[in-house]
Amino acid sequence: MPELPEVETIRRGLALKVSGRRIVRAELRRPDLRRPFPPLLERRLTGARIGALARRGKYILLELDDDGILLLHLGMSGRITAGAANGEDARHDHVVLTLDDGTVVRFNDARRFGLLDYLRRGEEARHPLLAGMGPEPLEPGFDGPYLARALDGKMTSIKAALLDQRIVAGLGNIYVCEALYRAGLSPRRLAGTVAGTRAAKLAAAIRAVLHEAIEAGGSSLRDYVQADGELGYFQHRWAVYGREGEPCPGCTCAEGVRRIVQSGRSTFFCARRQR
DNA sequence: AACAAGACCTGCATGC
DNA sequence: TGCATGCAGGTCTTGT
Repeated sequence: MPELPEVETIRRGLALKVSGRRIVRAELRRPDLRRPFPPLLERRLTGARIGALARRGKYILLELDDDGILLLHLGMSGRITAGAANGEDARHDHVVLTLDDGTVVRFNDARRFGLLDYLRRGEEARHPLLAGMGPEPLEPGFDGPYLARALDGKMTSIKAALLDQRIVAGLGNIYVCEALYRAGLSPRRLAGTVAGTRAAKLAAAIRAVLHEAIEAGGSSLRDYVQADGELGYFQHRWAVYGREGEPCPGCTCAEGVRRIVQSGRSTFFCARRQR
């Protein structure tokens, strides 16, 4: 899935096509994704006018004119397309919205790790999926001192800590690997030892890699396209992710990028440049 | 309480 | 060709 840059890219692309439009038809083609759809979702969506689109971490919040909010998460393989047919296997088009200008919005998710929920405006802070989520890394306030405080005393690895959405919202496996590489920190380092200058450097690296990825339209993976079907291209700029055995940029060590498994997930790093 | 491991799903690449 | 295995952007639940 899409991590923060991909979700942000989708949010922007989708907003251009759906903001201000009315939903004339809502089809739920199965009863659930990762969890059951909320009750009456089909009825709540039908006839609603779509307002602004917001993002919190990896969630998209689609505001509706009846004071409702449609909450979307893409899981690992979720795609949202608006307009032409998405070229995907229609078996996995689980939710299809038709808008008043004829635009068709499809939520396609082969693995079904995604989710949809419905909440009332003002409930965001109390919603179980959103409450407790850490700060937005691109907002003011996400800096070295915050990160050092959040990591203080943590006995898990810095890799695992950064994947924890309560510490910082929106990072996933790719951008955690890339940020740790840029900050020169080993993914195996104890989270609690990241403080002071190290924390400041890490916070800056997280912000920089996310900014650059958003600029590039995200990273295109097997299951990801932007709302208009275009491909992002940040994957060409990955320094370590998916590059096992290759030299990292500007590094002369013979070993190259290593892959290890941490809490069941691949971590890519350079043992020489990351300590 | 904090942490690690397992579970949830499908599709694809690889190797025999 | 067919089959088994391992791997994939996430996070929720279970067990220690």
